[in-house]
Amino acid sequence: MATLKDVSKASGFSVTTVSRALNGYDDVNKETRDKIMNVAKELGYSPNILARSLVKKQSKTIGFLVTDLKRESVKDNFLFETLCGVSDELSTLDYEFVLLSTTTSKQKNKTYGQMCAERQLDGVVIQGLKRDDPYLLEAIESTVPCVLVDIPVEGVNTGYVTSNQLESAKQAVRYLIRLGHRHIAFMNGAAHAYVSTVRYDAYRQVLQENGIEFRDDYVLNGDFEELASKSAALPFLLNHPEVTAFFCASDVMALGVLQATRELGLNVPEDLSIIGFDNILLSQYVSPPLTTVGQQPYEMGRKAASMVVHIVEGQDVPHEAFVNNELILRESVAKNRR
Amino acid sequence: MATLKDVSKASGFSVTTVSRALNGYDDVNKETRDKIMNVAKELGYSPNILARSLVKKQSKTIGFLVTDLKRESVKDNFLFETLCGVSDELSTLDYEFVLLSTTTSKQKNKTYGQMCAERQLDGVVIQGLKRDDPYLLEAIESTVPCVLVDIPVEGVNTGYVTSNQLESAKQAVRYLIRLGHRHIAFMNGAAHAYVSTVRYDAYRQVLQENGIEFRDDYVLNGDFEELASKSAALPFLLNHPEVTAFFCASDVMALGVLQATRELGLNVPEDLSIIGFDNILLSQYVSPPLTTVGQQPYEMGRKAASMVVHIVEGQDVPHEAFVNNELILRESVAKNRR
DNA sequence: CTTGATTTCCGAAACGTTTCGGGTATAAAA
DNA sequence: TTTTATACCCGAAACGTTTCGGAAATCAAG
Repeated sequence: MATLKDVSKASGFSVTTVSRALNGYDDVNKETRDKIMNVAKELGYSPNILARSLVKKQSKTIGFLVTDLKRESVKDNFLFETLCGVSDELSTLDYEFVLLSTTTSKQKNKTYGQMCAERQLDGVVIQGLKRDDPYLLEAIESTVPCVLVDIPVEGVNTGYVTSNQLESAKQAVRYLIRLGHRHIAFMNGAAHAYVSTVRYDAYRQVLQENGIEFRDDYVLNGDFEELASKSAALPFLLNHPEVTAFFCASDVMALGVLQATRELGLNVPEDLSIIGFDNILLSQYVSPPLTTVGQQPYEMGRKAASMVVHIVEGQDVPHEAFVNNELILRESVAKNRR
Repeated sequence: MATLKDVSKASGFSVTTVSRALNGYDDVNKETRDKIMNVAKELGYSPNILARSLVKKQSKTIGFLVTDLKRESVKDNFLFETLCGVSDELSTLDYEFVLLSTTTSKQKNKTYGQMCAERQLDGVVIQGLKRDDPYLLEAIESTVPCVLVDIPVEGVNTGYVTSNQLESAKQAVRYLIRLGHRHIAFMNGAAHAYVSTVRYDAYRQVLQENGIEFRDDYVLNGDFEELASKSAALPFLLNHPEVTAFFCASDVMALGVLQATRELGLNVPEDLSIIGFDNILLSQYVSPPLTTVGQQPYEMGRKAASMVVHIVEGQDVPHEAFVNNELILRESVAKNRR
């Protein structure tokens, strides 16, 4: 591959001048610039990004950090969508994009700081770390800018993009109540996930504001998994024929509840209304199509990417961004007839 | 961040020795190696990959090249799954992974070769390029190793991984015939896609081997899109009440056909049997669940990644790999009752 | 005591850039 | 004419590694 030196020799100008010409500095004659440009094109020169990054001490690449990107992640189009958003935005901003997938075992070998330092990452966007993940703490302390999606922690070098989680969750529960449901169960996800706690809060608050007694035994744990959710819902539905609606902290868990109803011979939405969260691809194809509150991961990815490069480039931008969720009405919810 | 020089100063040994110690060369005393190791750990040293790559002229990173990774790709879990496979395998092989998403407009600015040279990519795995994509030709000519998924082109530096496309497609059509279907339509994808041509071939061959006349007007074009497929199927089904089965070159197109049947008030599989291709996530959740031939993109990704690093490292490995497709029987196909 | 081998270390060059601090003309101003 | 400004160019150092070639010290053998 042609290097600067090659272009220098072939054009008769010094390496310095060639570099400056190619980079658009204005202290080089129009004529010689053209000459150099031509030679460069002829030789098929393209700059070695590694060398450049080395001296400039910035790589123009952003890392996208996810945990446990493996076979199972495949169901998770949320992850994929934000990835697409990040990639898209970054490519328009002319930044590179490397995918960093960590596992707990890997974290022992390499700290977050090392990971960034090794590749000279300019910034990173982080998605799906647990709240107590050591990498998360490191990331927040670190001097390399990062923005978190769905984890609201702000700092000098840290921003986040999230959605109106609480409001949209409340909206969902209110919707159920407006349709006459009084006995509403809640399928919670992993307790240490941020989104879990706010959806839980939304559930409790709306119950309270409507004068409905909160019952501890109405909240189950589905661990964000279809199977776990189903297993939890099965005995619950048997023991609690009075509940007419289920608010689930994620669509996959809603799917689990749906399966449970099938096994019990219950009809959705006649016997049980179900609301999910996420608007995953499946939710509109399942039968009945799932009423759910939809996130916009692609948008979040884009905003996160955009924010992180703005921070990197020292621009004074807000370190938080929101994208709106919205309740998507489909067919898994009906009026309470009892 | 601590550099080699820092460790050198702190430990009292030369940069050379420190480098050799840390890299496990055997011409350094056990004692001094330990000392150096300790100092390095204390200082939190980690090597600058950029600098290393620069001098070693290899970056230990593999590119994953896809076209048009954007909002719409989101439905495409095939892409995502191979991505997961690639990422997974690469991380166990201790290689980096950068995502390269190209668009036709971008290709004008930068050739494939430049793209590789800039980042000093050691190799690339390519997915989803059209057969006539200029990048594809460049890639094959290029000296940087690449392996293609689902595009069988072999070369010195080029390998591919594909599945038993033809056989599995044939199997699907044979299955329909065995169930008594004689009027079988074929929903084709984009004509220039490799997979399209082989599925088309499979269709024709099996028809012939069973003495069924091939009819030109029985093959439609759905362009691998749900909507296009639906629009094509709608008038076709009206005009051809005699066809009892549809073989679709992809699941998304099968979904399109399915929608068309709904609109026409036809029942699947009683009035029309449908077979798809890909086993996308949706196919098992749709109603009725789709009979389809399943690919294993995750496996393909892994094998592709593995092959490319083997080629990069000069090992003498086969430049082709297969992963098996299999016909997945679900509920969108029934015996022909007419 | 010499010679030769072995062990352990290091200086310096190289990778391909960018950039700092000039330098040399030529033109404009005094 | 001399000074000052301007336009254009370049040498050399730096970024953080690896590696080539050799040097010094130690040890075994002759």
